[in-house]
Amino acid sequence: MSLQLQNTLSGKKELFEPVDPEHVRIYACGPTVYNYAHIGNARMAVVNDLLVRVLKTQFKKVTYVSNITDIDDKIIEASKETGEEIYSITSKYTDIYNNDMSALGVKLPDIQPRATDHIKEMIALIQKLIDANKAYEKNGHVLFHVPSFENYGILSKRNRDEQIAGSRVEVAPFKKDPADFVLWKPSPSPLPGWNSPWGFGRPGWHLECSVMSEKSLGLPFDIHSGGIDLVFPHHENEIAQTCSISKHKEPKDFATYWFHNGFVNVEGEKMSKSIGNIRLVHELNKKYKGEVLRLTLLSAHYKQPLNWTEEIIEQNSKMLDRLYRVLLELSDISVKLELPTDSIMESFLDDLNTPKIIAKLNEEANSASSASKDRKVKIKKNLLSTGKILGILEDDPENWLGYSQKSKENSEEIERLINQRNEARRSKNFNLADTIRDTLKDKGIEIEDTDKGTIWRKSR
RNA sequence: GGCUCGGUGGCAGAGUGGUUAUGUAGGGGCCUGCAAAGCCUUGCACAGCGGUUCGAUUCCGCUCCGAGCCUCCA
Repeated sequence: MSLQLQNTLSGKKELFEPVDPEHVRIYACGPTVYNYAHIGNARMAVVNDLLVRVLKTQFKKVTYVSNITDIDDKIIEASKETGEEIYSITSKYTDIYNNDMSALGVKLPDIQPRATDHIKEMIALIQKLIDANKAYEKNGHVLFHVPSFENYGILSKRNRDEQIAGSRVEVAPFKKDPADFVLWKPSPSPLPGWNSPWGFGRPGWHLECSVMSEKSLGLPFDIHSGGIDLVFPHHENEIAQTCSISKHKEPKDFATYWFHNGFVNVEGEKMSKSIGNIRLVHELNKKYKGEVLRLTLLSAHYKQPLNWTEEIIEQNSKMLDRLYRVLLELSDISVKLELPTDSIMESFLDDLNTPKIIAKLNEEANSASSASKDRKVKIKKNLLSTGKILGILEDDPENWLGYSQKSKENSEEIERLINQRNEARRSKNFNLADTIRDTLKDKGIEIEDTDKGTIWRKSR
């Protein structure tokens, strides 16, 4: 049983064999920090977090690097709009990003490099590209000359002759070839910039990931990942930069596996500013528990598009509640966590088939109530160990379901009403009893008559 | 125009050359004074048309529909 991953490079599911079996290395292209992260950013973060967790079940040492891009035209624009200093914007949104992802159970990467800490290395790479005749300077810009790299298009499977040049973006007049992309561009005052052999300026997009991945992991490393939209042009251009000056001519000499997650749509439409349907994690976190959002993000296979709707959040929320109820039922059973059963591990290792894992989790849960003691131990172990990799079921079931709110709520008042209701029930005054139930319900308190007496929980 | 990926029950979503995916919602029932939770039970789902096959939702072809990308994007 070993890990298989869909490799964008080959378009096929491949057996995962690390370059160094003692040390798995993975780089995920992280966010540009100029705004709150949206649910699409979160999907990438959660999927890669899951991938790292799964890798850790198979390999002793895993190093996960995910960068912060903190110099970019979008940041400059945000600064112009708000009047806020660039550095203040980037440090603020870096923190917000990390906090918001943390709420989704995403662990910090082992290394989180920042672009602005690597300007020197970027300049050095540009110089090497110029020296190798792969890039040229024009009007204060340095451009990568795409026709000079024969493998261009190999990842995105694009034949340049068949594409419509500049179909969506105007071609700058100083480009030798319409596909040439910027490595360095001038930064007229007061824009942020650095001194370079080509004048005061700033790096183009793509460069930071070439530099930081090599610096933090060495080449070749195992997995280079990101959202599906990064395949072209971002990853293609990274490959061009990295693979045209070293002995690493092929993308697999840069990273062996190229791993991409699908898009998130919102209520059937593409998320976009113009439609105004961007779902920010920061806002979602206020409304839903992190595990609910995380499970919803994992409810479809990572490669598939995910249609983000209120309805699926609700469905996943109910599913989690039920799983927690099963755990509550099993709360007097103590277990020692191990890896999930082979059947579940197989699904993890089969290109992270999370929907199938979730189905198996539910099947386990289904058999809980009528199971023998031994079986219950196994069920609980399996639920918790699977949850641990998925990043769910890590809360205390009582707390999750709202039973242990005594210190936070006005419990004396609640207890008084419950006693009053029980009095009414004893005297068969069911009208009064039901009125009290409704009163409590209005306060968000659900009461349940059990054989151990009446208990209550906060229902929202 | 080019490239890529899809179309599965009300919704979400795996999977398979012949057997119940799973969840959620709905129907019926048990339990309950009423609830909640739980339990039992239930639904002619595989876009269309051809082909291969003893047999196709699964393989092949075509058609229709949808999504993404073609230098802003996760």
